[in-house]
Amino acid sequence: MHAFRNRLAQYSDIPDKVWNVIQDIGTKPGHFKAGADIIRVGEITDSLFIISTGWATRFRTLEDGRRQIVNFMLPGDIFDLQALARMEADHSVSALTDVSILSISPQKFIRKMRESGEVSSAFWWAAVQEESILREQAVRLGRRSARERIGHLLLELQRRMNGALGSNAEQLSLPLTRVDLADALGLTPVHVSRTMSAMRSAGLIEEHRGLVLIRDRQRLARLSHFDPDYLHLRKLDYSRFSEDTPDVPSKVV
Amino acid sequence: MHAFRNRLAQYSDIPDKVWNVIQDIGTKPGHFKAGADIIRVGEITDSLFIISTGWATRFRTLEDGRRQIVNFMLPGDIFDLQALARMEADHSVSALTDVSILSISPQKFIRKMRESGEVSSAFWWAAVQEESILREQAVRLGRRSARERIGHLLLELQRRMNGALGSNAEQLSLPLTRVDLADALGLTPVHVSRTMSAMRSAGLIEEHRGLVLIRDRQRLARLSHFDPDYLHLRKLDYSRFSEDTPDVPSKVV
DNA sequence: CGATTCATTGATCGAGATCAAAATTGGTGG
DNA sequence: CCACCAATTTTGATCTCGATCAATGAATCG
Repeated sequence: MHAFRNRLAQYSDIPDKVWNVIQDIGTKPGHFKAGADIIRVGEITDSLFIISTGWATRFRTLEDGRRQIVNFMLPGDIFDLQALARMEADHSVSALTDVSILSISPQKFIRKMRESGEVSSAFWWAAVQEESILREQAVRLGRRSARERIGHLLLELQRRMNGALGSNAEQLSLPLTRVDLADALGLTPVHVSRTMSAMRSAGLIEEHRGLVLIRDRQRLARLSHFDPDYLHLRKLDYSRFSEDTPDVPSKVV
Repeated sequence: MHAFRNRLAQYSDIPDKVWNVIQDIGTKPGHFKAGADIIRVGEITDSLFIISTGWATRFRTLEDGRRQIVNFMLPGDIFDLQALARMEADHSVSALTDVSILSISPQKFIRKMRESGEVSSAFWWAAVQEESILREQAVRLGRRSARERIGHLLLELQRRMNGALGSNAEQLSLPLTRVDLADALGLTPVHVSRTMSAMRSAGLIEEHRGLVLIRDRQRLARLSHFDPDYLHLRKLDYSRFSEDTPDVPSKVV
């Protein structure tokens, strides 16, 4: 339930201390049903949110109905630092699953940031990571093939979920339809389906209900050119947990 | 020469005051030749930059040479607020033209931010705008056709350049090759060339050397679904300056 | 179980990629 | 001012990845 604490542990040596300060700010719990809007275009949001459970998505809808998912928000993710600027949202955020959140008042948040350098650098790290993920999304959309996009996104989400859960699993609970994936990856649902079938046949992944199992991380990472540096995680040594040694030992794949 | 001041004027009523504070922080001028690296992957940058003249670009290069330009940095743009986190760059920034910059020490910057609410909200606005532009880039790459991408980017750049120069011109000095455009738009240079030829024949734009003239803003905006809300500019009434009335009068196209 | 949503499969199409060559443009130095 | 060279843009011919259209097959859920 302390997804944010877990995430911080990927970066800071003192996640508990920071986490205590956060709680001390005074957070208000909230809940959104799957499908509900969390932030609507054109509205001004006047609080920050930390997701404690569930998935949300940030997207833009074009006039003719096309939709582009800009990123996924997982447990432990914080948004919108934008809210501090009291500007109208130019995009929407909505709940993909049932989502529970903690909301924080911007005023209190800013005060705490000023008081503690450790806290503010933790948040700054989170903001930088988020922007980095967004840049990688642009690269994925602009310069990768369908198969690369899917593999790359799966590996990213798995990494991020492990970070949020404090786990180290090869499997990922993925509450996304082919339409969601397509809208995130700039593809059609039909093509996502076909490509993922091929990936299953190739022994790269397995799927059971909403569970995705990464069967061959090495190969999947290679073929999708996944390099997790952009997540700015401290080097968790994944190789310790896997049978085969990576071909580039110095780098964690 | 005060591109940053001009940009602020799009947002704040007191650009001069903010600008004075910036200068007061102590900025150090610098210069990069066209093609030079400003930030290299893997390095930690320890200062902030404001571009005063010239264009720079932020991009990622994949192992096999594919390149994706993530965004363009124009006069008045500030980067990298990331530098405050002292994290390794996961992408590169390099000068497209000769670029002159002002660099600011992060420590001094943070101190000033704390001292003045007006200054910090001005910078916050700039950061939010930048992120917004990045999101729009993702939408462009994921869900728009080649013609829409090109039209949309041209209109964005024109708007941003006008903001930086404090001007209101229908023409844009565009120091980009077809390869640059292709790398920004997720296309091939060949296709960019063909599509732009078609746009010229259609009377949408004109090109002379590095100058692009927007011939038919209305039509170009409509066909590329350009809606400048994401730039979070205060509503500059462009319709005052154009002959024909927009079909949606309330919105500035 | 029916009914609705979601995933898969098949057939065909088309926007943009690729490969290759020709035409412009822009320096640079004589 | 002109001739030459390198970089850039354009044009042409062809191919391919992913889109589109349409139908069938699971799941999931009252």
